[in-house]
Amino acid sequence: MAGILDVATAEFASKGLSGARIDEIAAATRTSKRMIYYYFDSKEGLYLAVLEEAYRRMRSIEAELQLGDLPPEAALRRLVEFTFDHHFSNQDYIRLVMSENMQRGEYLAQSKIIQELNVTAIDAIRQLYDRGVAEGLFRTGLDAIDIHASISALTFFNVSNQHTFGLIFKHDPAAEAARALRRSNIVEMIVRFVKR
Amino acid sequence: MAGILDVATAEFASKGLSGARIDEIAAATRTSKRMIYYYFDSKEGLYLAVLEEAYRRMRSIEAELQLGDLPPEAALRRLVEFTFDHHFSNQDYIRLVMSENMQRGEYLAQSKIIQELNVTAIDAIRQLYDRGVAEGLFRTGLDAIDIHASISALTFFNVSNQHTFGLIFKHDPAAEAARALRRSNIVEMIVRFVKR
DNA sequence: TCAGAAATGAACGAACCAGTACATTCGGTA
DNA sequence: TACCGAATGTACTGGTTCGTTCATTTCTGA
Repeated sequence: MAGILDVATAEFASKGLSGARIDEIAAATRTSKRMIYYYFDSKEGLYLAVLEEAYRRMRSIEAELQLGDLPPEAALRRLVEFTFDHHFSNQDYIRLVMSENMQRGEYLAQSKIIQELNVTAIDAIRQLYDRGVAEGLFRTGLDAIDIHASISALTFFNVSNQHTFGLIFKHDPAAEAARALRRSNIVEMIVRFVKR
Repeated sequence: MAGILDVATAEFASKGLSGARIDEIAAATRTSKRMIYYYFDSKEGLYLAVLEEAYRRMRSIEAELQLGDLPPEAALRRLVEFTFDHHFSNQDYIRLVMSENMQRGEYLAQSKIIQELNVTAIDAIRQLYDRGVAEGLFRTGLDAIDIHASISALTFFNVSNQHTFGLIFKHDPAAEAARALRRSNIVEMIVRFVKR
């Protein structure tokens, strides 16, 4: 059953909800289509399970960051770098989120998980930001949600729009260098926005 | 035939390539499915035509900006504001680009139009940036492509990920205010990144 | 050991959907 | 008018795809 979820994750991430084929998922599993319906009832049910699992995984990884141990600016840099790297190495997750936005979020609306995830991420930023303000390093009046939105936007887009943006980063050294540059520019942009 | 393209644009933007239904497009047109195949050969042909038309429209609107008439910082602000507003009021275009990224850009790869569009946008930024550097306002060593990437990312994401980000901006006054704030923060972020 | 529940396999059905066959009409041109 | 290609309508087809049916096996706990 975990096997089904893994295969389905890859399939839905690759082709979206309407593009995915239950028969193909079944064929790639050690079990049969019958089992998919036995456990998940419907294509939508499977899609929702995949989505929730992806979010759950994301949250648990994100929780590993120990930002409280670092001074504010270093913590902010670490958060952005982590997010950039994480999005890059979890493109299935990115594509699932893209797909869900194409569905106008109707499936995620059925579960409470996203809100929780966003709240967690935003709380981490808020604490870090408040510390920075208290130390006189960061300017006042900023909103943690807004900072989170900017970090997400810059790092997410880098993966999500790679094809239409001509940024197809293969794994050759040149592309690797370009990505490293983009990464440090994004960090710089966020830090400059927050510092006074 | 222009009618077919309009209807198809809405349908593909709404449901993506695999989610769209030729029969539904035909039903919403004054003509018939037979005509769609007569003019566009296949579902993919129609999708490609829709995509190219959307990009063409985008480029022609973008060309209207007369950034050369403004001092560098004002020009940069205007460019970002324009992009933000344009993306917000052309959500079909955003969704088509999202859809195309889900297809890994395989259809846009067949036409030269995107590259041209990106080149145009990047040239505008380069000119503006060079002027700013010459005047001692902007710091040196930045890449126009990178600035373009940041502007696109921040403005695109705001629309593309509205559903999973909980930023569903209905047209009530509160959401309107939040959007205005987000807009000015994005402008601020770009400007701070570029200025010395 | 045995009853009932959980899990599974193979094949099928019914709807759906891209694309087509065939027949017909329209519009311009010689 | 006679002709020809462009344009159009209707009905169909062949393949696909979600979901189900029915029969069977495997597990679990008393």
